[in-house]
Amino acid sequence: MTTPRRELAPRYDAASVEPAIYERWMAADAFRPADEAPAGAERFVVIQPPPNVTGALHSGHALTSFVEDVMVRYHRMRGDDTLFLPGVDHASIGAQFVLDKVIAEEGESRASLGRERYLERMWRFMDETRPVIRDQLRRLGASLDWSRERFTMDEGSARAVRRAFKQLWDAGLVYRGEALVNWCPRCLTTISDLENVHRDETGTLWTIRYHLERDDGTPDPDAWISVATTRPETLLGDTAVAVHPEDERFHGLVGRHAILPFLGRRLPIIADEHVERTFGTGAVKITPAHDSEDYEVAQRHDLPAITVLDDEARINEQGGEFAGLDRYEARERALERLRDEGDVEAETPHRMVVGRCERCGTVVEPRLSVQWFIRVGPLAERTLASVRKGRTKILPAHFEKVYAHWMENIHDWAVGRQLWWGHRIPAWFCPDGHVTVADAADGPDACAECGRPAAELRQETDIFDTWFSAGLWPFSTLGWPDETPDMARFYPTSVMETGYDILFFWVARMMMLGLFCTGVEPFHTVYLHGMIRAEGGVKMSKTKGNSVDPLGMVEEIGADALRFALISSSAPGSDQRLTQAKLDGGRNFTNKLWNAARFILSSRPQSGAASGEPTLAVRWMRSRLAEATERATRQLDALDLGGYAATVYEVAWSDYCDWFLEMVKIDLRRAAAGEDARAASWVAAAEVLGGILRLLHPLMPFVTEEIWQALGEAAPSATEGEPLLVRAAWPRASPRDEIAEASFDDLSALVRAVRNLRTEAGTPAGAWVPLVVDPVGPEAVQAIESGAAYLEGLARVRPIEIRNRAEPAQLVAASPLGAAWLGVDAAIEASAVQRRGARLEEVERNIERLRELLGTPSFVARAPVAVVERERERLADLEEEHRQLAADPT
RNA sequence: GGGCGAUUGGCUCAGUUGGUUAGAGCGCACGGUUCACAUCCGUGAGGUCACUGGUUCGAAUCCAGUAUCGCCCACCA
Repeated sequence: MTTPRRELAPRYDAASVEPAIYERWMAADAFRPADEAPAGAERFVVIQPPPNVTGALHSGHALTSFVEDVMVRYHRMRGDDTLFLPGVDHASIGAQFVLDKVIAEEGESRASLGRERYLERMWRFMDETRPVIRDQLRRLGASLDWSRERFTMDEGSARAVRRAFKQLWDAGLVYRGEALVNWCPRCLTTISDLENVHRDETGTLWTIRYHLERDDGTPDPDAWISVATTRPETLLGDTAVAVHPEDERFHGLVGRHAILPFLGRRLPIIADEHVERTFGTGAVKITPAHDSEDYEVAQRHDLPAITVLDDEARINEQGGEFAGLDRYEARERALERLRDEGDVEAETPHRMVVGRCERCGTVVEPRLSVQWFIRVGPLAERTLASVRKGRTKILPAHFEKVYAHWMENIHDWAVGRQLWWGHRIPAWFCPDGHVTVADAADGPDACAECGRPAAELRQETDIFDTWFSAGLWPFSTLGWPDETPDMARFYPTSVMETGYDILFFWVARMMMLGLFCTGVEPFHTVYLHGMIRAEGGVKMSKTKGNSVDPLGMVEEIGADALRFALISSSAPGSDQRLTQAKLDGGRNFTNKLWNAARFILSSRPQSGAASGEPTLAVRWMRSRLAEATERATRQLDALDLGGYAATVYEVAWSDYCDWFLEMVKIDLRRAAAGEDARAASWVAAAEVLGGILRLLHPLMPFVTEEIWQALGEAAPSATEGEPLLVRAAWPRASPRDEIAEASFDDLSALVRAVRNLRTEAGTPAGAWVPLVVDPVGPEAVQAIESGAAYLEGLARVRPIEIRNRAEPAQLVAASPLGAAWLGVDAAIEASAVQRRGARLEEVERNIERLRELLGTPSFVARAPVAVVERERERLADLEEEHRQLAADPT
């Protein structure tokens, strides 16, 4: 044996070590699946949810990539045919929002650049931001196959988009029609219902008089119908006034007309069920072009819809004297005029729901326009069946209900966006109004209906909603629509991991489009992680300044520490608070591991053939490792990552460091054992460390890899000659050693009892004190004798005397091996005696309770035998403890 | 207006298909220069599991209701 060449630095330096390790993994091509799937291997495929190309990663992204990476690394170690595919999303509206701000600083704007130059600028911007994200993901440790990196705006995605749309068109699931859509007057585009976020706000409810029409067609100054509205400016687009059919207050009015202020339009007074009699005045102004509810009323009553607002929400030429005014200016102006006329009856503060653009916060304007729609009904039904039949599982399961409810009430999807950055809709109009949808890269040859040549066709200028290309992500990334080898080998994928906040935005669309395009569910499991909140439970946001920058944390405490902090307190679907204490916990654990490894590497015996019977410490530790392996495996298979983190934390810190290493130190110093035995203990300790590193690797890849390499040089058997941990095999659980565990449990209980006594007696921590144990039986004598060295070292007692208690001992503690007391003449502290008395009382209470329970016929008769048996044993143990504590020593 | 989730020691959270003595980390108290680690070690205090009722031999766990908080969905102008 030789001394290890590599020594671990006194302190783990994440910032300098981690990038180098990632490089090593990349150099070894460790994240790329083998050219061919290993025979008989299971498949595990995760397509990374593509972060927005323009954004920096936040803690949500960090959590996503950690959760995925833990799963992926585990399956890779299992030998599964594993793929973890990276990519970014072009985020059309989001990217334009960001770029607009960037170019504004350069004195430019969308208008000043024009579509073509704007898009060029966008591509350049992408080139700047993409490497940032790539680098950040590497710093987080995400083991992505970079050779397969994709982008939702690359040519592969473009082809998939065209093909998918063409297929939907051919299947009759695409239509173009006029409808009221959500319009953002600032972003100048349609947005989806989901991007229109509703909030309670306090506005004003105005009651306004519409004068009734007299026989001569003029407004009657003395007769009116009062309507309540929160948006007076929209009255310019009114085409009716509605009341409830059974509202007798208005009986004489239905069928008559009111005269619209300012414009003098005749408004029929109609009866419609949707009017709430108790709200406002019971009469509603109907503005079909600017209110979705009114639009439906208009449909029922065949009323015209008059658009009075332009793209930027200014009053258009339909607005008479108000034309050109912003909607809010127009509101004020109209109200002023109405007040002058005495036609504003009331204005009261009013709680109402306001829809705002998720991106920019502008109040969304319902707007009548011609749009592309996807008929999602049939698609939604199929995905409902998938989830109901369990072909796709959603974690946590209660989101399946949420998903189903949404799917059952889904509206057709307006997929067109009036933006520039994105996939242009592959539809062409011919001068005769025919529409041709084509999936060829260079468009159709001719009009599909009349055969006019391509040169006469004009392509739609609208682009697709970002979520359309994102909806194709699980298979467009694998080569669809071509039948590529990757498509055959990796599709359908395994787990789709993302935040529950985009269940509808994204997951639902992947499900619908995946089933439609490929005929199968794109993944078998949807794992929804929760949101990360700041210390007080509030949402993290940059503006509040309470967000944790994951890359900053990585720089400070290392990716592993951050991974541990986030994963250990994550459960699917539930939010977590990221606190400094958790981050410290992660850092401390990394440090602990590092130091345990340093100890192993520095404590190697210089000689010895490593042979002989394993010591109790070794046997026990191996058994603990076996148990942890079995449990961690089960937890990872069940996607219980928090549980897995707890398991490995406990075995590494509590079992390995706190108990095992302390015992191994004793083994390594025990001269009597001989050199070979000492060497054997050390090798065993190194091997167990190797096992722990394997278990920990998916969670903390960097620090474990770094230790692994040093460990491999010092103890090849610990790494089985595998130079890279990332490639090592996931451990198989060996059988437990029940005997060793039981012996250890007895011994450690005695150690604890003695430590307890020492503290109570106020024995100086470093002092060696005599111990006397009154054994419970011959086996106990045996156990104490064989464990004497451990007992001495762990409890710092010497000498140890085993004999029956002959004299009164106040400072006595019970243990499975027998009553123990310290041979100290030191004054017995009153508190210690009190403590023992309290324990004694507790024991007596429990004995009484158990006797009663076991004396209850219904319990003995109806409870399972095992439960009854366990209670009997528990009672016996308590009785023994009672005997030890209370025994009269005469 | 519907729906969902949460409520466990000071804080953050675990708690497997109900099994009797509810765990962990942090914090706290006390003691520690034991040759891996003070980013550490040892010992300890601290909880009638939000409330009420029910089912059961047995409930933090299952059922019903109540309260508080949070989230999602929804067309009362």
